[in-house]
Amino acid sequence: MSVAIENFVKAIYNNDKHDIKDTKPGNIAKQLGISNPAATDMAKKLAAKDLLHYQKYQALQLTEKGKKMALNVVRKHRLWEALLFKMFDLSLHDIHREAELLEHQTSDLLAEKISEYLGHPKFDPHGDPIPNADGEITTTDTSISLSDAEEGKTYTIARLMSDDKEFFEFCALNEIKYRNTLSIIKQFSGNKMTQILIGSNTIVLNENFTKIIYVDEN
Amino acid sequence: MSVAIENFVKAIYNNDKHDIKDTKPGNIAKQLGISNPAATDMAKKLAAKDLLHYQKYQALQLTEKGKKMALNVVRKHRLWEALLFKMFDLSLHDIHREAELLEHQTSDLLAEKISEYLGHPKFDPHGDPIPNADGEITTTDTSISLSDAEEGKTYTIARLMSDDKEFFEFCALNEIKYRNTLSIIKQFSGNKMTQILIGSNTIVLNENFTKIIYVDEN
DNA sequence: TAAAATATTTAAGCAAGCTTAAAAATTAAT
DNA sequence: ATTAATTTTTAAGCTTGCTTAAATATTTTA
Repeated sequence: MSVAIENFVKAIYNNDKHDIKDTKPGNIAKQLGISNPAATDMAKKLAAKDLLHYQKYQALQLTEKGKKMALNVVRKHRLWEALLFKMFDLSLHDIHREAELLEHQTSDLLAEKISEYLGHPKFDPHGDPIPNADGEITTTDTSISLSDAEEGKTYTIARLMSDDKEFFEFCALNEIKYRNTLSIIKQFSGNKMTQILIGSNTIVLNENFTKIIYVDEN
Repeated sequence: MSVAIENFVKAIYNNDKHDIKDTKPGNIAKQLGISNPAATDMAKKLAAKDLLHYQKYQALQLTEKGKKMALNVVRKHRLWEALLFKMFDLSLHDIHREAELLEHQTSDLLAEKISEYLGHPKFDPHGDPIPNADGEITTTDTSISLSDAEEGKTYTIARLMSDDKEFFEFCALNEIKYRNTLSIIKQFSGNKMTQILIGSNTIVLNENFTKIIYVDEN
């Protein structure tokens, strides 16, 4: 299957995972940086290949086959992230960008070798779960978004759900890193802002960031 | 630049290196598994991009720019081979196949990181030289083909110039491996066949194989 | 609930990278 | 040195994955 197809099913899959319920062509198009008609066209093609269900004006839904393909690509992406992170001194954003390309050119055999080499890791450096070779995610995610965390409690960073360069630069400068610990000092005005203590620093984060940082209570 | 373009310039470059002087479109087409007209078309396009010189019915010649592009791709290919060979238990043929895909999706930055990690190796697992980041090959190749080796002398395997699966399977079964040592027992009838001693085994090779195994005198 | 705004779909078209069939040039062979 | 065989090129056409413009449906909002 082509890179375009793999990216299309992956985009639908990721949409689901981000609690974004809108998987209509237009939204997928926006994520992929293509036009709406291109997305509609592709949706029809993929429906014919039994990768998704398409009905005019309705949200797109992956079939089992489509979901499996998405998970296979996601697996390769996250394995590459884990490998590159371990081996090289590269920013999380750089690693993401490289993985975005390599994921489509990786045989199942090589993916398995990478997984083996890393000791079959369950999470990538963003805290995202790595599907196994059968496309199953065997871990359960109990993490909550920072915006829902409670004042006074201490948490461990579980996931950094982003691929934005500036976000990761900010993280790198502020010890915001998968598996680091932080405490909630204060939640401001309907949780639109959150004051945290991380390392020896106090930071006030706004919703843009608290919505994509996921944590587990200690 | 596209994968098709990178593969095209690489094919011309490799042709030269194999002492195959015929770089007319038809021969490149054969290597790439595309039709003659497709190769002619591409040659014209690349001439317009100043990657090669094209004159009707003449051999194709890379420009400096084209050569640089080819060497950049070759560098990435060979770095991937070196990395995969070091890290994973995969056959030389498998490694070649993976590198063939990954080479086109690798940033210069990542290539440099791989090179650094490996200690800036000068050769890949086939004994092929790895160009540096500027596209220069700083090693000199003194190796000769096994078919030109002399009876009674001892040699070290310097290059295995092939990407054929069966050849590498044969190599794996017979200790024919980059940097291993062998002696020439006998050259038969105009060097069409060569009898060697490698490890504790005596093997008679025919021209198909002796032409692609390169050795340095000990 | 009807008009306005927005999103989706249809339609037409383009570039890249291929194909096959036929014409033209080169190369090989007698 | 001609003829025959082979290659290269031209020409026409196909698929994939995109585009923009216009038509149609849906959603929002007043």
